[in-house]
Formats: sequence, structure tokens, C-alpha cells
Amino acid sequence: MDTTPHILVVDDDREIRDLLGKFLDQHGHRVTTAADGAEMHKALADWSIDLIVLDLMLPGEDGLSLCRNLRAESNIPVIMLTAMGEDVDRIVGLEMGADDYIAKPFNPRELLARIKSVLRCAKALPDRRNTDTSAVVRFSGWGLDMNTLELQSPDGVLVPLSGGEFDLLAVFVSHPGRVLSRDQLLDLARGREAQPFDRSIDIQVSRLRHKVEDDPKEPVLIKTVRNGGYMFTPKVESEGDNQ
Amino acid sequence: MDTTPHILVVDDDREIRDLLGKFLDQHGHRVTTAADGAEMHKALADWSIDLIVLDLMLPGEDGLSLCRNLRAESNIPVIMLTAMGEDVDRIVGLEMGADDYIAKPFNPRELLARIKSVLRCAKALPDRRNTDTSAVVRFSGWGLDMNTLELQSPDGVLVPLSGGEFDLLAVFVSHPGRVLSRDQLLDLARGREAQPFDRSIDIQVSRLRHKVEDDPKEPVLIKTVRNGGYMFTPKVESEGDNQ
DNA sequence: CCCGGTTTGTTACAATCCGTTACCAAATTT
DNA sequence: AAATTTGGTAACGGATTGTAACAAACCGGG
Repeated sequence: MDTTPHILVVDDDREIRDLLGKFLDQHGHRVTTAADGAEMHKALADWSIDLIVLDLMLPGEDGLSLCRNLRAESNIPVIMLTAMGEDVDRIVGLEMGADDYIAKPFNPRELLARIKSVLRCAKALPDRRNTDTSAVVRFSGWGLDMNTLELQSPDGVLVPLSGGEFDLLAVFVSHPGRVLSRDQLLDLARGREAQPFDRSIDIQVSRLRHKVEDDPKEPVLIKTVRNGGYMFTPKVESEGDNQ
Repeated sequence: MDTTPHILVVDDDREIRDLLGKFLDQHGHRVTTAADGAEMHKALADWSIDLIVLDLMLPGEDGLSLCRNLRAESNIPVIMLTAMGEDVDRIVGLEMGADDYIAKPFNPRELLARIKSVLRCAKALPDRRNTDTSAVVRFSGWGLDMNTLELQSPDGVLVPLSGGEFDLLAVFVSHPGRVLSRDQLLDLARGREAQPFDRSIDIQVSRLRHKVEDDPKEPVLIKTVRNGGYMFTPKVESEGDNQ
């Protein structure tokens, strides 16, 4: 089962984005690119990113402050790109929490080596991406407890979920009202990439529907979007601790 | 049964971390690395560390103050690394409670020798890691007394636990809401490393469930995370001494 | 030192999970 | 309407986990 790391490249220069994307892709990584902070945040919401390659100089919000914000809410490793090899930049970058630093123009192989190294280190530390904030999430009468991994039906009955089913449902409730492609679902719920004729998400959705839908043949909560993926339709509210 | 010492290397310089990690690994130690104080504490929470190699100069909180804090709450031996062979540093370092001291650039073999020496000395001293006064820990009605090693059920009945079962449960209650890999559990509860097809944690968890879970087939307290390990889900509060 | 009980790890097998394949139905296109 | 594409799910099987049963290690008397 391939579980190649997913790398997000953030750079305003399209040429560098494409080049880096192609290069990293050839070397067995999944790659998503973003041109600025807004696109970066969208990509972070849409995918399960393992590492960010972040240009220091960006239009709009600066790479440094993006990095600081990232650090405030997650521990996704960051490698900073900067135009000149000024040590000042290096120091500031590392202080902002970047895990490594590389100066343009750079040798792609060197970047690859640093990515490998940072990923190896990051794996040693546990993922604390979504620190235990809110506890139980409600949607159309159902309650999903993110701490105890339990699902409660509207009648108050505990419905046993397998680990994979819970993961998938957790992805749905945290992206309500959005069409999620099979690719995204696989990435967000399993952290892996789709293979050519991958139907595993369909199966898992089917199994989940049988546990969650009144009439699995006529799904109300998890709609299928032809040629698009699936969409979780109910309104979701998180109770527990507020904020 | 191997019980090789687990060494934590704390240094902000990735190169040194990697180098030291590889070197110590080749010489039969388990190694975890951390770049700063935050990562250090995370590693201390996640593993059962036998010795810390700590750089004096760190971004954020300084190595010296980290060392002092460490001393306040545990007696894990510390070897200080410092950039220059300044005697001032040496004196201050030892005053802060470091067990030994070595100046960069250093000969790895010398570090190895000092590690061996410090570990040999430390084994003589009793482990004071968790000797805090706090006595009984409560979770979903149960009470676990860390002093008398007794477990009380919600009905107030004393449930006999074997030593190993207590150790494992103690690890769980001190890491609630986190997925712990079999590796981590083995390290934290037994201080040893997993062998290729080691199932001992599984059976110990199974035995613990039979004593602690209402329905061992449908565990509520200790959830299994497929391909991940186990997670202790209930909220834990320690009564006894506060804080 | 030996002997029973206790604890812990190993082996072996059963249960479960989840991805793949296959086939059918529904939707869409031609 | 036929052909094609897309999605649903039954059924199979490899991998992971649960646990019974056995064996080894440990322990505290005699």
C-alpha cells in the first residue's frame, strides 16, 4: 500500500511551482501547489499535507508570517525557500519555526535530500495536528465523539464503527457541504493516493451508509456526486468546548 | 530480551542530530531526536528515555534552563554539549545538574564512552522519575492508586492487578487520548524494544481489558487503532495532590 | 534446593477489517 | 434503444488483531 508523502509547494513563481512539482512527482511524492497564502490554506483544508515547501517572498502575506501562523496551529514540517543565501534569513526562518532552509538557486537533489531528512525526523514525533479541541460533533440528531471515537444514533444507541469508518466519517463531518473527490477522501482519511481502479472509498462509503443512513439505497447524509465524489450534506455543529 | 538504553539527543542543528543519531544507533542504542525544548518534552512524554544529550545553545528556551527544569522533576541523566570549551559553561552546566559535559567539536567515541559511564552510574541510583506525591488517578469511575498499586472499580471493589498490568495501565492513564504504538507501549511499560513478531502487548492489553472493561469484546476505555496501536479514551483526573 | 503458584511471553488459530475483483444497476452518451 | 460510463455492493482473501492454551520465568516458602 503506497503512502507516499504529500508535499505542498508554496511559491508565487509558476515556473518554480511547475518545475518543483514535476521533479518531486518523478521522485515518488504527491505534490500540490499554491501561489499564495490563501491557496495554501485551501490546500491544507483539502488535503492531508505531510510537508510544506514555502517561499519566503510571497505576494500578500509574507512567507515568514505564514510560517509562524502554521506553527501556531499545527506541526506540519516546513522547509523555507529564499532568494538569497543571507544568513539573516536563515536565522529568522528557523526562529519562525521552519524545520530547514534552502537558498535559491538550489540543486533539486539537495531539496529532495532535505525533504527526506525532515520527513524522517518528523515521523519520530507524533502527529498533533489537531490538538484535542472539541469533543462531540452533532449532525441531524447523530453525535460523533472525536475523543472516544464513538457514534451515537438519534435514539441514543451507540453504533459500533470500525476504525476506517470512523476516519471517513470524521473527514465528512469536518468538510460538510463540500464535494470531496475520492482522491481527497482517500488522502484525508487514509493518507494515501488513489491507484488506477481504486474503489476502496466507494466500498467504505457504502459500508458507512449502511450504518448511518435510514435507507442506504436513498442516501440523505452522504450524497454521491456523479463524476465528482461524495458530499456530506447535513449541517454540523460542534458542541463540547466552544471554539 | 534486549533492553538497550534509549537516548534523547536535543540539538537545534539537524546535521548534528542526524549524525549523532546514526552513530549511537550503530552502537546499539535506541535514539530519538528533538530540535528544541518543546520537542524534547514531547519525546519525554512519548518514550521512556534513559539519558539526554543536551545542547547548551538552543533556540527558544535555553539548554541550561531546560536542564534545570529537568532536574526539578526527574533524575534522568544529562550530558551537556557546548559549542566552545569555555570553562565557564562547564561550571555552570554542572551546577545546573548535568551529569557530564563535552565540548564541540567532539570525538563521537568520547561521547559514547561518557554515555556508557553515566548510564552505569545512573543505574545505581533509583529512578525518581515519577515519585511525585500524587496518589490516586480517576477515570470513568475507576480509581488507580499509584502508590499502593491498587485499582478500585466504580463499585468500590478492589480489582487485583499483576505488576505488568499495573505498569501498562499506568502508561495508559498518563497518556490519555493519544494513540500509542505497540513500540511506545513496550518502551514505556517494560523499557524494552519490540521484536519482529512481538505480540506481548496485545495479550497484555487483552488481559487488562478483561479486568477493566464492561464488555471486553466491545472495549470503551482502551480502543484499538488498526495499524496504529491502542488509545486510552476516558478523561483522566488526578486527585491527591493538585497540580 | 525443590515445589507449587503466579506472572509473562509464545504459538496457534479464530475473528475482524478492509481492499480487490466482479458483476449488476443507474445514469449518460451516442 | 444500444452502448458506454459510473457507482453500489456481494464475495473473496490478505493482513491485522483477539485470545485460548501452553511454556518458560519468576518467587516465596519450606
